[in-house]
Amino acid sequence: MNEGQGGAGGAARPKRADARRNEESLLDAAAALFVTAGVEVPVRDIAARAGVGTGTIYRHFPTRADLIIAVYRHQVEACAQAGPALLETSATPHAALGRWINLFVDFLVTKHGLAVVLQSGNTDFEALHTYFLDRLLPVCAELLAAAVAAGEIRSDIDSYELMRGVGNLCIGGDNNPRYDARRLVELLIAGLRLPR
Amino acid sequence: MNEGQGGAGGAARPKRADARRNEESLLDAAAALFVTAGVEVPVRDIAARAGVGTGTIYRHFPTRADLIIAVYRHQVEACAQAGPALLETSATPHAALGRWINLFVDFLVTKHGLAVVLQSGNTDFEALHTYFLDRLLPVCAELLAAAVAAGEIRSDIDSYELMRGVGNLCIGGDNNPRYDARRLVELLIAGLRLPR
DNA sequence: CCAGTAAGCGGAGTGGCGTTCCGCTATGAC
DNA sequence: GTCATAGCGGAACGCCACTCCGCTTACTGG
Repeated sequence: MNEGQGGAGGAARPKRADARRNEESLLDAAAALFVTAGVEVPVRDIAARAGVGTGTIYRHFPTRADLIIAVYRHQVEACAQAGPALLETSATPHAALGRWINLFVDFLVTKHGLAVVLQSGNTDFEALHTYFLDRLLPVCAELLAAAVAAGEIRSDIDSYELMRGVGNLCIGGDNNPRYDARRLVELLIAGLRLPR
Repeated sequence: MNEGQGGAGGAARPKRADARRNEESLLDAAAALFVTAGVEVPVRDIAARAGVGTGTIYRHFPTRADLIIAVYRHQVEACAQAGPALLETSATPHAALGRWINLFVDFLVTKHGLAVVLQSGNTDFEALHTYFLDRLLPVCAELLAAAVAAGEIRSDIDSYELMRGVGNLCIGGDNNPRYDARRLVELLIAGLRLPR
């Protein structure tokens, strides 16, 4: 991880100091604006707040997806790592699944507009979609498999489908007192339980 | 229904023949393009296919929401009217609810991009959102209430929340063999059932 | 400390899209 | 046939993402 100088082949030079500084500024600016104006805030605004030109933002983050990934990487990573831990510390696999999904939902609903952009099938954000899937799908699959193995839930549900469904339910949850994504996700997870 | 000449007050003149013709063409063009290119197809394209200028489209349908509503009004109406009928012909209220939700889901998933636009909290589409809610929420509420009264489902779920949840689950269901909105909605509805 | 070099910068420019506006045209009344 | 006007079309404008290239600035070797 953290190539820094480009590990493969060993050739590449370290990045120039101003370049590193700008990248940092851009991440800070983006993080701040994502909170107040949502992840679809105009590129110009991000560049302006970071005190750089619009060209610079594209050099560091070719697509908006790249920028979003960079901003949220730590949190996604943390969520992914929480999976196995929850499986060990929870009473049952189904409980662990529920708690892990809650983490994911908490993350999504607090990121203004992220859920929309993550799910729309929008090709511009394919990289974002892929990143989330690569990182979180295996974790979800593991929890799901454990719950199935324990005989707690039905076995005909796919982890991809579940993640997409949960993501979708998180859309539009901010600033709407009448819509509580958490409650609906709970319902969905409850629906997984084997009928008896 | 069908004002035609503007019933209230009785004053207004009938619309000119070319205006009626253009409105018709626009509806046809929009309906066709919505299928192939989604409901967010560029306004210019719709105008072009209808053989009119872009100004004309705005005169007949001031916002995109108005156009979408006009295109799908019949189908939404039919869905709304199916509610009470299902309640009578189904074995239980919960079954009726499930079948009605299925109708709604079938409608949404076959309309490329409609679910996205319906839910995003996007202010441009407020009229669309409102229309769907006005028309379908009472129906949903009735079915929900009947199922609660019959003691089949939990009573802490709001019809608004349910409709939004179902709508959200329908996002991105087209052209994706790995994501079946119907199955997830089924799960959600199953989650409504009282545990026992 | 001083060139020389190229990595990196910025913002003007391009193109797509929604939306408005207004001079012109076709319609329907008389 | 004439006229008032509802209605038309598309040029024009503003907003935004994204590209491109002349200029600036950080690092390198002497």
